[in-house]
Amino acid sequence: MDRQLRRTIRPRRMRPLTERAANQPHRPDTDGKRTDGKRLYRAVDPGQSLPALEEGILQWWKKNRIFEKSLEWRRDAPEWVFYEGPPTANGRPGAHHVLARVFKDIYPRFRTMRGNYVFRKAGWDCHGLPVELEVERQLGISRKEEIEAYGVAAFNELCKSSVSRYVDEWQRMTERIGFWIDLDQAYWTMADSYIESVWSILSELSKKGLLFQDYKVVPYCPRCGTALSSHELAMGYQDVIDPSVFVRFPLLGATGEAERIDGRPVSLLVWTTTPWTLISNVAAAVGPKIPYARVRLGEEYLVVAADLVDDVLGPEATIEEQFPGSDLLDRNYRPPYSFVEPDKRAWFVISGDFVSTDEGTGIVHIAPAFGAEDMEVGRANNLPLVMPVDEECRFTDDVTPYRGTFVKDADERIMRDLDEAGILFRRLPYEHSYPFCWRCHTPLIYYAKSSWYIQTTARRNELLNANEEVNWHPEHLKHGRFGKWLENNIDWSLSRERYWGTPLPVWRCSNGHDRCVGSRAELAELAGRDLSDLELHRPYVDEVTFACPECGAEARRVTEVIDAWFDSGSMPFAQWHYPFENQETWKQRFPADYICEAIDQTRGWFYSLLAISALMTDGHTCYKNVVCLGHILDGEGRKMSKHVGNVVDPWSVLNKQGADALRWYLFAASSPWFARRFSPEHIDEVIRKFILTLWNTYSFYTLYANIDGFDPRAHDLPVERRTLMDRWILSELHLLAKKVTDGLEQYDSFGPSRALSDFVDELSNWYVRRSRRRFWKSEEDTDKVAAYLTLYECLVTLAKLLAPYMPFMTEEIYRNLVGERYEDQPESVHLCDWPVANEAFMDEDLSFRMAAAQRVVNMGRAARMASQLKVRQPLEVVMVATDAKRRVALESLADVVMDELNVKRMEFVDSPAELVTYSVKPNYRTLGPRFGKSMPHVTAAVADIPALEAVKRLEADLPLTVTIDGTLHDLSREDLVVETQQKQDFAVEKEGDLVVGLSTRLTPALEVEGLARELVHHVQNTRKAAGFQIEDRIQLWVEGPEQISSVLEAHSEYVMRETLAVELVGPGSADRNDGPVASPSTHREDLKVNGLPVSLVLQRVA
RNA sequence: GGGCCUAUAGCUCAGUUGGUUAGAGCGCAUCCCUGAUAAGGAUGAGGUCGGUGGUUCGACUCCACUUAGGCCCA
Repeated sequence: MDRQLRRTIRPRRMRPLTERAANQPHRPDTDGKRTDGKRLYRAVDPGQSLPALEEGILQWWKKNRIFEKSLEWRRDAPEWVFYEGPPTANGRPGAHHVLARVFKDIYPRFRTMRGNYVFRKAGWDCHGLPVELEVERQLGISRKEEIEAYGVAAFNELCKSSVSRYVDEWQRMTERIGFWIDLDQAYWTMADSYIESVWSILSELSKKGLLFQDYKVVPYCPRCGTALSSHELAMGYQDVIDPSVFVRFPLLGATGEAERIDGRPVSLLVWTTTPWTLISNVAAAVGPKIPYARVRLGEEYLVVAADLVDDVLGPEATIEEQFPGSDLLDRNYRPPYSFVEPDKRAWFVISGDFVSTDEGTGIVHIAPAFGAEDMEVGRANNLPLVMPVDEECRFTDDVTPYRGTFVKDADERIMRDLDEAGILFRRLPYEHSYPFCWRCHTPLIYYAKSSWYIQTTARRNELLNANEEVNWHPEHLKHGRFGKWLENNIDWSLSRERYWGTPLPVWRCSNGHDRCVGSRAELAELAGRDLSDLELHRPYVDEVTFACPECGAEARRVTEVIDAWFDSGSMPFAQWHYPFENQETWKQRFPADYICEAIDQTRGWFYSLLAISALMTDGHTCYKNVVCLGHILDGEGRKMSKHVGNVVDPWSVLNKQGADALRWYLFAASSPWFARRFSPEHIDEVIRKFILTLWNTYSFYTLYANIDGFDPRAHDLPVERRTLMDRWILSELHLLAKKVTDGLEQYDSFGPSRALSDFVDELSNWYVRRSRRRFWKSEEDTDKVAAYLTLYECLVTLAKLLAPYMPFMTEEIYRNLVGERYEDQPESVHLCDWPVANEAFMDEDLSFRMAAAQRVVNMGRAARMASQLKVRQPLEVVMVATDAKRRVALESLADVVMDELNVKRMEFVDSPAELVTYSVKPNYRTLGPRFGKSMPHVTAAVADIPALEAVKRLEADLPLTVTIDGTLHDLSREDLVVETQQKQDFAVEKEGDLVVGLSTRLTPALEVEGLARELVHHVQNTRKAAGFQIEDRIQLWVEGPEQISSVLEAHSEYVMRETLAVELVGPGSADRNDGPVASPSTHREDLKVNGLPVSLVLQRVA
């Protein structure tokens, strides 16, 4: 080889893959034209950046109004109704918000393709304390007086703009993840029309007698100055350690003097975890049937529940007498405090059903103003309400020593004072979960307040009935968490003493006549003036007054606004401004077929929606199906929250990995109702394992179809005329379509996703890999057409089946393969009818056959592996021992099996024994102790048993009988060790009843053929290294020793065909005048082929 | 204290009405293949299926109890 040539063939390095433009722009509208006029597919870049592709699709959707078209397309189709649960746009959206939003997307997309009209109206939740808090922070204030000083009108204006602050960001996220929802027609719960609908609902409920005002003990946030609803309460429990105290209530005798027995005082022992409420004590409750004991401890008597004597008073206490709680009823005692003079009889023992002996002393301190049960028994026993606490939960001036102190902060001093007064028996720290304000984390105080309620308890059966109409996913919620919640339903605490919310539309006159106003028109009529420009917020509605229709006194609106959950729960009505407008629309779109939120909405939106619709419709649901998602946790399994700072910014994923990957992960990673961990690594995995596999398969098709100028429309090849492999993958495709359809119809995204990823794997790593040669051969025959058509059909159907999951990539695949090519086909995959699974294509027998072939191939590979024989080395025969059914299966796919295993023949044998020999040896561990010195005889006897026969008996679990020293002995399975040896010249794998043996003997002919393959392999690598195109023809020169010459003599045609060589020149040619001419298109490689020195020279043919 | 859910390989998770030898991916180790190649394949190590007891011919699966974690309620 001359030196000049050597210089020219310095191998050109491929550009490292990492240098490929990761953000290469995507140009979906570039069309390729072949010179012969046939239309090409757009070239598919195997290194395509997914986010860039998605951005391109987004623009195309927008430009071509695809979402709008998908709605127009189904305008007259049966409706499938979706309700959007309005997000509170009061903060940045996190990755966990994406979860709910993609689940809100997938089923509407699916239903649209299936043939439904799915109108999707977005919504935003605008009212509520969180918004006020944000504005308070902004203004640097924290008290209601400060808000009033600032001015309610101005304050609410700030609230209004605060709501819209994050809406843009939410909209951007919503669009980017491909959530198709009509953002332009979104409902806003702060809109006057929305508020008016809520008013009309409240007015309806009021007419049904379900709206009432009452004093109730409510969880109250002293900082926010308002009561919390039960669902808000649920959000703020924390485990805390509070002081708990045991306090003496000395019993009084008939004369009012302290009772003494034997000169010793007698006291009730009372336990509480809220020492500050002792100031408001008015009674002590006992269980009338619970046994109590008078116990002597030192120089006093104490009364506690008999069961608790030991726990509370310890072993030194001696029980003096026992009696039922009823004996204590009506006894007077001396209270710990008497700052407030009660207006009714107080400080005596009453009966309480709720008294238990689980903890405490069995005697319960009663302060009606500060406990729900206390309030109840207080009413029942006509107890006074002692309430020495103001709106900020500070003691009033009545309580001289502690006045102005926040009640919980007074605990310590109260306990000290009690101790000094000799009333405190003991104090202990007590760990329990205590509610805190879910927004400001102030400990809540149970506090008697006047508050407005909806009497849901009166309609509990309607709620339960409505729940029966709902399909819950997962199902257990229906009668589990949600059903149980309904059964234990309590009245809906509706009012909030705040500013930014739907004003409670109740006007009250000085004589206490109430009027619940149900519309703007009604209010205008009452007020006798035009109110069409009135904003239905505070302070404007507060300024409207009218003469009470009953008594003529001036009626003013009560000051409260309502729970924001009532707003969002009213959306089935209020989003349409029903009943003032859109009555038909409302009727048509009630109830919803589908809603979806995360589990935290059980007591939130799921409840408020159901409660309002059940009350409004006498017991019917407004949603038929609900998907309830689990929480997203961080990589360590902790809940994502702003406080921990472990919230994943969705944009970090969307910009780097893309929306399809994120969506696929959320749909396919595990059951959506389980909490699951989330980290970017998980997304990378689905990209590698699933998304890129699909992309590569698609890229493979376009690459070869473009080389061949293949047009699926130019061919019509019925399935019966295609190969077994084609019929198999088509069968799998239709089975897949059925599985996906059935799954999505049942709101299961997860099951179908597994089937989809299994299919993509089979398509890529079996069908395409097995069929590669068919695409790549030069003649265009039926076989090749069948392969193209089959792969094309698989890709197009797959794009449709995956469209609801991964709307972007499927759009790209569909557009390139179909949408951009054929005028008569929909332009977008999302405008395609859902694929119908055709039973005629499904062939379970074919699935069985292919599975059998795949199994034999895997076992054959394992056998090769074990005997260190490369797959490139052809072998003579694969022997298979199996049953008749599998034998037929394998015979029909013999070519596949033989090709995969690179063998010349496949043969079948009747018995595994023809492939393996057995030997049976005694197990010394078990037989040794049994036979002792006779073991050599045992060994001899075992050796005499025909091994095959022994194995058959042992496998049937029958004992072997041997004669040892003249006596018969049974040997069990454990007594013998069975070993198998593969027959000489065979590598054998055994799995159950299937045995596969590969002949391992190499003939000279096989060795030469192996070498030929090896040579081809190296030529291919050289082609690739030289940067030749797949279809480039070459001239090939080979230099090497004798063996190479004989390879080229025997297999030149094969080598040329495989390497696309138009000319092959063997060893010695380089010195002759037909040797290669140095040029830029010439490449040389010096290497070892099976240890032989070989030089290759390749030259591209123009 | 009550309700619901979860517990399977080092990690993330499957496991259909109880039925041969409990699977996959990632990671690790060894190797193979490669003109679809940021791939692909094979093999191996790694499991008392949280624990105990029960029902059954047979239990990861059903039942009871129990432990741990999560969520919700009080």
